[in-house]
Amino acid sequence: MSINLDRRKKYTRMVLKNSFIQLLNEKAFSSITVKEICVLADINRSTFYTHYTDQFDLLYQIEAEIIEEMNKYLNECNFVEEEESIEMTEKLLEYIKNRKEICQTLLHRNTGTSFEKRVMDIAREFLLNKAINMKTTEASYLSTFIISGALHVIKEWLANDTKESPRRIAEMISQFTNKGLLFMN
Amino acid sequence: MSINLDRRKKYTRMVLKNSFIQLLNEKAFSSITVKEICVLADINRSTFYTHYTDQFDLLYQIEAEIIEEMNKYLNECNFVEEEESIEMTEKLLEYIKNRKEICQTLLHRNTGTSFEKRVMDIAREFLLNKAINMKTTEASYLSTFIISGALHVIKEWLANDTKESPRRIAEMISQFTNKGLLFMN
DNA sequence: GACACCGTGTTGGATATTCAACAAACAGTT
DNA sequence: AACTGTTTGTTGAATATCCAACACGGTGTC
Repeated sequence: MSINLDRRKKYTRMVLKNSFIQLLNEKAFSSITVKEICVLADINRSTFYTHYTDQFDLLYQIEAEIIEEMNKYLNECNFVEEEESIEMTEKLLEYIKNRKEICQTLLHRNTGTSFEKRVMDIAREFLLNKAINMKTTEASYLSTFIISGALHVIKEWLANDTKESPRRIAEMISQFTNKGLLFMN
Repeated sequence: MSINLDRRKKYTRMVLKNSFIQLLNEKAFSSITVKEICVLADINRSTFYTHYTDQFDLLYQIEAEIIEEMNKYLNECNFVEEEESIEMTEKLLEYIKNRKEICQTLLHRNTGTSFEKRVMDIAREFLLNKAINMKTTEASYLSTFIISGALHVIKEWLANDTKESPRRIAEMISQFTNKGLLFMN
């Protein structure tokens, strides 16, 4: 998205995205029509097609934007040491909290969305990259185990309206990671 | 405002009006520039001039719309008897409550705004027309006394975020009108 | 199968808005 | 008075969006 985008285009995309997200909160993706997106957004349907191919395209672009933003946000940190893992987790959670509505919507969808996978990839890259040697099969499964667990913790956190602080959740995830059930003792 | 107004025009006018009202809440009318209205509204300045002549025109149109809506709202009631005064007052207060933000802004301005006078005219017409014989000088002063008092009650009510119900305020105004200080006994 | 309705993808012309630029007026500073 | 910065009112060309319409496909009803 160019920095010099005409403000009309910006507005149009914004309202189409927001309307689509609102509808996603109310009904299944497969039952959402281009027409109702445009009615809700108060945008002419032909204009929709100058920006997006269809609902899949719209969804994909929304997801891509969030992923790009997330990456950017996380790349703004210059962490150096291994104990930075908890800080990175916190940072990721801050981002998610800031965009909690769209993140909840996208992570909550009941299809095998690529968004969930993309978030897991980011988490894997930023949170575990320096903590686990990825060269063994076990390590690969372990990282999947950990990231999947973390993701579902995040989903629950979102469902609880991000009541706990990002730091608190980051600490919990870190301890679950390091101690597993030993954490309960 | 035609029923078939192009949606782009509708949007443009809406954001210009809302931005102007927001600025009115923050600073004096005389210090508000066309430029900052447009910046806040994210609308090109030349577009402002296709809709409005200047800030005065914008203000005037906003006021005219509110007055027209108010009249319409009040004309939807078919009251028949003299005791309907209290119902009309309530109705007017309902309208004001529904549009409390803009009403408070416009009534709160520290210039001799025509809006205040126009609201007083409406109040005079709907609330007192059947209750006071307007043919004497004293009656004219009396109605001015009553309407002015009522209007300042309304302003105070708005400043208290319309905490009391329109009915409660309507009853109070009615009793102040009918009994003056006897109400305190 | 015929019909009605709905959403879709597309088209062409009209319209509203954008943008950059200009000249002028205004206000503040030296 | 000269200079600087800001806002204003305006202009013309480009652009984005609007609107109505069309043909088509899909669905449901009789």
